[in-house]
Amino acid sequence: MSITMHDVARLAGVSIKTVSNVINDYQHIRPETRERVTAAIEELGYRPNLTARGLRSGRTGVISLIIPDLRNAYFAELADAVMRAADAQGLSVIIEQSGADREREIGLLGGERKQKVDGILYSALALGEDDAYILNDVDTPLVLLGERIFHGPTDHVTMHNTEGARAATAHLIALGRRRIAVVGAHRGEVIGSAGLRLVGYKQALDDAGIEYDDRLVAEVGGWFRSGGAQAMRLLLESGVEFDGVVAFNDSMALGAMRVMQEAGLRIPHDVAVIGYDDIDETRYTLPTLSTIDPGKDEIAEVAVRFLVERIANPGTVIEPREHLAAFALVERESTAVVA
Amino acid sequence: MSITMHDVARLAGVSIKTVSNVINDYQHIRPETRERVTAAIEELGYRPNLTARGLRSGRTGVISLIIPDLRNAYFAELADAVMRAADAQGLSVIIEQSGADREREIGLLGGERKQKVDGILYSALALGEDDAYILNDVDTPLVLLGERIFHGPTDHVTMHNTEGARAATAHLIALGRRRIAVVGAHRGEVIGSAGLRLVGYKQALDDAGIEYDDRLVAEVGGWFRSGGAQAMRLLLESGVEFDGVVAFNDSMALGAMRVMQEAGLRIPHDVAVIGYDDIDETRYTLPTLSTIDPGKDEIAEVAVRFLVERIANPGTVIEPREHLAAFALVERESTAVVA
DNA sequence: GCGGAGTCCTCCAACGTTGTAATGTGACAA
DNA sequence: TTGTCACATTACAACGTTGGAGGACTCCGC
Repeated sequence: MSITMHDVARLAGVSIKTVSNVINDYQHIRPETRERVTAAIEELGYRPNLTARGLRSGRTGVISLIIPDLRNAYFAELADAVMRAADAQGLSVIIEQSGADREREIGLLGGERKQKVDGILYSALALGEDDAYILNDVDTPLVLLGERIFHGPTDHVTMHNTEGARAATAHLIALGRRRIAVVGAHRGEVIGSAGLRLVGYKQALDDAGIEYDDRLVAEVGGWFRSGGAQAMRLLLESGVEFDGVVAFNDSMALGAMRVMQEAGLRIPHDVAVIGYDDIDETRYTLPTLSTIDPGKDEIAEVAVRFLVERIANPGTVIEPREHLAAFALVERESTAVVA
Repeated sequence: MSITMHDVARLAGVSIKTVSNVINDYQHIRPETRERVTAAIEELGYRPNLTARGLRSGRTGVISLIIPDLRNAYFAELADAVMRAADAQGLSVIIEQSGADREREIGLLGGERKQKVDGILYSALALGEDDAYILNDVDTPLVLLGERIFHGPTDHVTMHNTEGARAATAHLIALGRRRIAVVGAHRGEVIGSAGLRLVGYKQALDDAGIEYDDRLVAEVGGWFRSGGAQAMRLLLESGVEFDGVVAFNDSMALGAMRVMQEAGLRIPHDVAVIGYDDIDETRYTLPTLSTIDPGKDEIAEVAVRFLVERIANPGTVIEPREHLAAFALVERESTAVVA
């Protein structure tokens, strides 16, 4: 079948363990022996069997990334960033989609699948604070992403939701806009991206002495383009006036922009628009979309690093850590200054 | 540590092999024994160790999907479809990004990574026909996707590129358009999406008795939004007249649309536009984009099926198969009939 | 009550690797 | 000469599972 250590050992005239030692850079090996072994490895084209190594060591070299949906640009880009970060650590990534379904999100933590994996990056969308206890039952190292659960029992890497939304809103205010609509609220939600970002929006209004007007705040179920479009339709029908829009993600911003354009509104002339996430697409729409870059690369890099640390030190108890990535305001055409 | 078959065996008062037999649905087990074992499994919360099983059986239950870039919507959606299809077969998917870099595309076939995986779905973008021999050296079951290599030594699942482009072009002609520009050509390319789709374009012109005009055909390097935008800028600058655009993928179509709109052209009134791929986004742009649905789900489903068959029958020689997914014309606003 | 044909279950040996402990080999000091 | 020590290598047993061979038991017909 395939070449094993035994074959290499036989060819090099040493024991199988010596081959293992050479491969694992054991200190005490005569240079000559080492050379003979590496030559044999070369000649036979030997590759260590990762499954066997995994069985022996209990590691697989694979981590899983659980996300709601890869078709969502934000998560596709996050996955991309995670894969690059994992690659740098010599890890492979299995992606699992939960479809933002609570049952499935919980199920993915328990299933057999978990066995294939040294650790989990867990980006839940349907889970709530009350579900935090579930994370206790997971024996696999786990790093939580997103903003559904705070101060849970695991490491947590997320973004400056409130501050980002505040900066976005402040940016519109600085342009002179006073009637700023929100697309993507979840009324009553305290945490979660929607809750946190709404707080930031209110803070920015407060800072500028602008009164909060509930009629300007549009709820959206799923944060897709269609939701943004639908919310904007309702806003327009309601007759409430506005000259700025803060959308809680870019997809909704784009959906809303489409509806406004259909209705004959000019962006940014009549309405300035800003999104959140800095997905690639925002660079190419008409107009290009101003947005908040939440620091995806940093999130991925730190999350993988946390996970690797936990994987490398199985026994050790590490206090749950929290990391908030730096964000940045990205100014594009949709919030350009108009004459 | 964790619970093994030994624990279950001890609790159920049977041998470890009997536990294995129960789990693997071996025929001859007394119902009573089976019950005792399953009860023990239940009680202990036993899960088979997949690594050990993998070592014994030589299977890992993981396949890898090699694609250029997850940030590209087409590949993200393809990955999504593949993961669903794999899930249905109880397989996990490791995604590897090649960045459309030839070296890396080749390297990914050789690396240690391959060991973690029962089979490979291989969507190359930089490889050429001359590289087909590389596929011979791969001992892992492999199914090729895309259109860089035809009649290679492996199964191949792809789409009706030529027919799709022909239908797209014919659709514009049916609308009365006669000066139809192309965005995304690669001059001199015979196969590859660009080459095949250009053939379809020409066929449709031929069918309608329209003469091919080289000035209408815009080359694009990478098939991104920016490329489509750039190509359209050049087309407009060149002064050549056109009333229709066939873009060889949706991203380029959107980039081109953006430039046309900036230039004051109305879509579909002045120029009708059709893309290729049916990425989700096309449903939400302004105007919504007509396109060719290449049958991503079918591609994913068939590719996984082919791969699973090869994995299940290691010794057997199966003649390389070719599968072309059915495509569909999706009519949206960008090719609506105008008064 | 014995042979034979099931049926049910167990024992042993793998799969390919690595950790542990032990063994072998010189060199050098006592 | 012997003991000690550092280095270099090896034997063996795991990791948790499954395939194969075979053993024990039951049931049947004669």
